[in-house]
Amino acid sequence: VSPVVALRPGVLQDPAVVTEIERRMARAGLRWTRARRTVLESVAAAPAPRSVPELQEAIGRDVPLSSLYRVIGDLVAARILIKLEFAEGFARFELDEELAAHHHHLVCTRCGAVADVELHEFEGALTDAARTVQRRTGFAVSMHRLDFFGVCSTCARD
Amino acid sequence: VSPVVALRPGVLQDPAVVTEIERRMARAGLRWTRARRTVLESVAAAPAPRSVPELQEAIGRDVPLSSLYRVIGDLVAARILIKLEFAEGFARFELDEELAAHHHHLVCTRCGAVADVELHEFEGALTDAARTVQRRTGFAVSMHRLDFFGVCSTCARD
DNA sequence: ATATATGCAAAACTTTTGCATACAA
DNA sequence: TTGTATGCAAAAGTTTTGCATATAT
Repeated sequence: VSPVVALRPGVLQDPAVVTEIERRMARAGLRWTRARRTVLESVAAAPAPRSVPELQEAIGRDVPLSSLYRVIGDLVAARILIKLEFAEGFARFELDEELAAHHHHLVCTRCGAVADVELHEFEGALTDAARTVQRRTGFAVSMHRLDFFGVCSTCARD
Repeated sequence: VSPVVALRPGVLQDPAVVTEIERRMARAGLRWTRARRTVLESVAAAPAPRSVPELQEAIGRDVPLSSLYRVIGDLVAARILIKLEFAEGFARFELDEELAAHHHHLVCTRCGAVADVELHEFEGALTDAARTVQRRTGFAVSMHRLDFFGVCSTCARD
């Protein structure tokens, strides 16, 4: 899929975001290392959730696989990254929504690519839905995820 | 999570559903075997998506692991089951939405349980959102998924 | 100086596959 | 009867972990 909507291209240039990341690192007792900075920059630069092999490819052998997994795990635990799965058999990772922007995913069932979209005009309805769930079932909703599946424009052309 | 909403408890008792399943089996060139019937009944009886270990547990050693995976794979390919992942590191499976009913998921971040909910009153908004995506990005949406994350009522009690 | 992070190698877990046999149509 | 499905064993892919060394604070 072509990156339909690139979300906050330079989040890591935004001092407020960097400050909040540092706050979360500190709260989790994590040190600010080269490997963590590299991984974070790589995830933040991507227009859509990244898989471990994709990050490995982007980063190079600087960060070996096991360290990559460990770094990612730490960043997820610190609530800086979020782990996603799209029934591909492996996980993808993106910046936590409070650090980036709330958005949804377009998953192409033909080529497997994942892109991001923002749908501001529907967030109200989604919030209402969450409240309804909570009232009706007692389940305390803290966040939601809306993904669309279909065929991306690139695949449709062929 | 307590099964918040049990969807069509006896789908496999509904002759129309059974007929449609048989149609899809035939279309995919699949034979009606004991293993497939067993797996299908087990998935259909569950109030929420099931993992392979859960199915193994429910079914017993009648169907060995490799066959279980193969049966599930065949049923997914025949569009009778759908494969889902909730960032748990493994897949879950449920009846295809055309065979059951369109619904959404409640994922407890405390205990990991998954429950189903129907939200009829919001389907219109979701359909509108899908149309908006399509118009704005060229991505041809064929289905959507809405999951809620939070704490189930059981976990909240403790 | 000291506790945390990394790198390497080995392992764990989920899922897939090759091949001989059993079974559905 | 004939091709498909199953069972077993082995393998592949993804992710985790033990332990010695390197590094951030």
